[in-house]
Amino acid sequence: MALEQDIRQEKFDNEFHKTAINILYTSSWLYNLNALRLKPFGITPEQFNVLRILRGSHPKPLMLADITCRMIDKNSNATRLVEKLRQKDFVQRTVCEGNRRQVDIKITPRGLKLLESIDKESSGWTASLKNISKAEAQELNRILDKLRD
Amino acid sequence: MALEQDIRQEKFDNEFHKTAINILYTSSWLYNLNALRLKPFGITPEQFNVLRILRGSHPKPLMLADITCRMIDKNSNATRLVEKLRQKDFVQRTVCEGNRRQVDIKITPRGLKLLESIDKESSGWTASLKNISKAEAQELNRILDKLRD
DNA sequence: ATTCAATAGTTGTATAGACAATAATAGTGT
DNA sequence: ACACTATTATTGTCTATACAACTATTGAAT
Repeated sequence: MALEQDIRQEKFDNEFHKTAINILYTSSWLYNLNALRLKPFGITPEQFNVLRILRGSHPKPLMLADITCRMIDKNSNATRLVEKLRQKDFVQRTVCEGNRRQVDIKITPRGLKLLESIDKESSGWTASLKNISKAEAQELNRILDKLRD
Repeated sequence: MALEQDIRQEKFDNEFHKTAINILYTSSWLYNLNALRLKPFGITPEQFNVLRILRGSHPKPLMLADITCRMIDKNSNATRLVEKLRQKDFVQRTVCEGNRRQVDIKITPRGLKLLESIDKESSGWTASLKNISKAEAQELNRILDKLRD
């Protein structure tokens, strides 16, 4: 019912069509929640994602291609996202000595501190999803993975 | 398994965190498939969505606010999407006589013909989702709706 | 050594999302 | 009639996605 009301559409071509719309709509809903909670910290969901990726490999740096392949949206432009983060001093860029084509990117102490305070002061998405049970979350994950197979 | 490999991330904070990422990632995957199939027709998924909304109410026109509230992404800018469609002669804009603040938007015969040929010549998203059963699609829809409650 | 292909990243341009400011029109109350 | 408010749409600016063209560097083959 929710979806039909949210986009004022009573009928779909079939159950699969509805599923497609439902995923896109729910994704947009989730994204907006996330953007809202991150806004006080002066960071976008995409930038946050890059920072988390860099924290994941810290203290080892990553090159741009590494970041890209870990990103949720592969078509995004890591160069420009990283540049935004560098301007705010959340990451550091160094041309790699061993291979001067590649750029080593590391999260800075300031970047780590930012993530820490976001973890502490914000309940995160998890809170937004607690409306479903853990079993339902697992089922959702299973079906979504199967979908893309 | 799929998700962990696709974004090279072995661990998530918890099942709900994984669910959030999974929805965003699957949405991006779906969006790209849809963009790809629409590209030969010279139209984007967002423009396609607006056209379908207009066909839904045809021959009755809609005003911009009507389109916005039916759109998957409410933050999008209907004015500019409609203008793109008008330039291609897929929709028609007329200032409403009864209330000169609002603009009546109608799909043109050319717009209807475009949708028809897309329906005919393209298998649509439905095909991309047929990897799951109808029961699974229903379950997915149920959980997603509950999620956003 | 020179050429050629592969790798890594940057840049340009079009489209769209986020959000605030503004303009135009209509309706309401006095 | 006048001021005030609400409605409807447009515009500006920043961020991000989509995709192709381009630069620089490295590695491989002859």
